[in-house]
Amino acid sequence: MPGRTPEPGEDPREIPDATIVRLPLYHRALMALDRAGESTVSSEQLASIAGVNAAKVRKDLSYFGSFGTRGVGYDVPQLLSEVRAHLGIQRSRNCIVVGAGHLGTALLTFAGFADRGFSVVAAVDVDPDRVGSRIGGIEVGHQDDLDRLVRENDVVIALLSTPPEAAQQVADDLVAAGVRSILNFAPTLIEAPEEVVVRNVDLASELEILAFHEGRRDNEVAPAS
Amino acid sequence: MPGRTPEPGEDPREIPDATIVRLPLYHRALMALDRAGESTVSSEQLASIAGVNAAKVRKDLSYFGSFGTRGVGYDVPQLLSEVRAHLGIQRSRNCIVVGAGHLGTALLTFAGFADRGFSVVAAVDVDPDRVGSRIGGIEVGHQDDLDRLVRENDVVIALLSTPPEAAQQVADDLVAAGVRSILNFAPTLIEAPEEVVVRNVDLASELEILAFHEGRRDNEVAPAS
DNA sequence: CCAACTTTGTGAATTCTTGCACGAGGGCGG
DNA sequence: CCGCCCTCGTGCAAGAATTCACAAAGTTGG
Repeated sequence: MPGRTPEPGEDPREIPDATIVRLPLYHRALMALDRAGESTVSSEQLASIAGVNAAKVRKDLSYFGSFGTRGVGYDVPQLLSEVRAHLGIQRSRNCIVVGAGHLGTALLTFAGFADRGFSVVAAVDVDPDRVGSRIGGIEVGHQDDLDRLVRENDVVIALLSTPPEAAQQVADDLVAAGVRSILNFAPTLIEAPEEVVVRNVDLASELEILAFHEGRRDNEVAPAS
Repeated sequence: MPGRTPEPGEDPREIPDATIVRLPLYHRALMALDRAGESTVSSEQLASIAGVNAAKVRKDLSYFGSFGTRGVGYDVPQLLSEVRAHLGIQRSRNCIVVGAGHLGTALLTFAGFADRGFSVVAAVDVDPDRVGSRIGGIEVGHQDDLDRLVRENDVVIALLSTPPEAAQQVADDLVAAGVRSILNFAPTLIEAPEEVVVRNVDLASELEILAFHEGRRDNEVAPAS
């Protein structure tokens, strides 16, 4: 979906999109194993922790070389570091939260980002009641300071949690400020230049997908008259 | 991923997974068109609003029959109703929020669910400070009342926003109470019987996927020593 | 040092998804 | 009423992703 440029000789080993979305699962699983003091893990174990199957794990990991030892499995710290390297999170990446409503607040106070290689360093909003307040240790700036905050803090990723009406304008501002990746929580399509990667998280859409499966169980789908 | 039972003659028209995840996009787009008073829409227009291509739109919609008129396009209200029917949200579905932290609060106050066919009717937490408070018009109950709240309110979908350590236990309780779909925000795998559909939204994972693409631009990936 | 055992890495087969390209059908202007 | 034009619906081919299944490679116990 994020139109990869299909350069002919781009990289020795081209990692498929489907694999990329699974890397975070492996990352999570490996962190848990490492914390538990496990020094090696087999593809079978890793698969069961990540919730996928073993063949897929091996194929996925094979895209960045051979790191397993046959008969034993993978070295946990080494594989962890390898996965981190490929995810580009060896050093932490700075993020900004745009829109400090309830969702923005949740994002600002979410404890789980630091471990995973992200650091929320700034936030902005337009509401005067929110601007100036501190949420999760971050002072909420005004929307107008977005450009400055992005540049001063070396922000590369934005978490966009504004109402949908404001999303496109905010996205444009973010791109102009130099942000290169946007995680969009607003339930609307946002346009951005090709080199900016946008991912969408639409909570209502997720629920609808669940509802689809519910519907399948309830009954035969009753088509609209 | 939610292992569809591959029954031989299960249903007249089997809708592919890839299509299912796009239905919510069409739903969103059609609601916008309907609100704007558009009475018809072509696959081309719909595609551009939803952010996909026209051929895909036509193929996707064709899975539930022929509703377009050649030369004109699709009738917006009719198609909207058709999409709703297939998504199983003709009548609203009741949801419970489990874990009323910042994220749970965001979910409880999120305005966008009602339109899309969902109604959050209950919430629970374990923290005595939160139990009894009202958030977004819902009174937060105690975790121990989960079973009762689910049954009394005819809840079929749960939004799981507890810390990861508690997630599996909560999921078990939800399943025991009769919940059939879980949207899991906790960054951990949760196990559930096959007939219960679980979808995962891991915010850190989403960021990691963005970081992957960042990394690709920064430089050549530097493999771990 | 050898044999038995374990687990990786990967070709090949299969299944799923996408996208093209075009025929079929329906509206609309003349 | 006829012919042109537009857009759907879909067969087919190309491309991805998944899964299988097995040889290769390393470990461990005797």
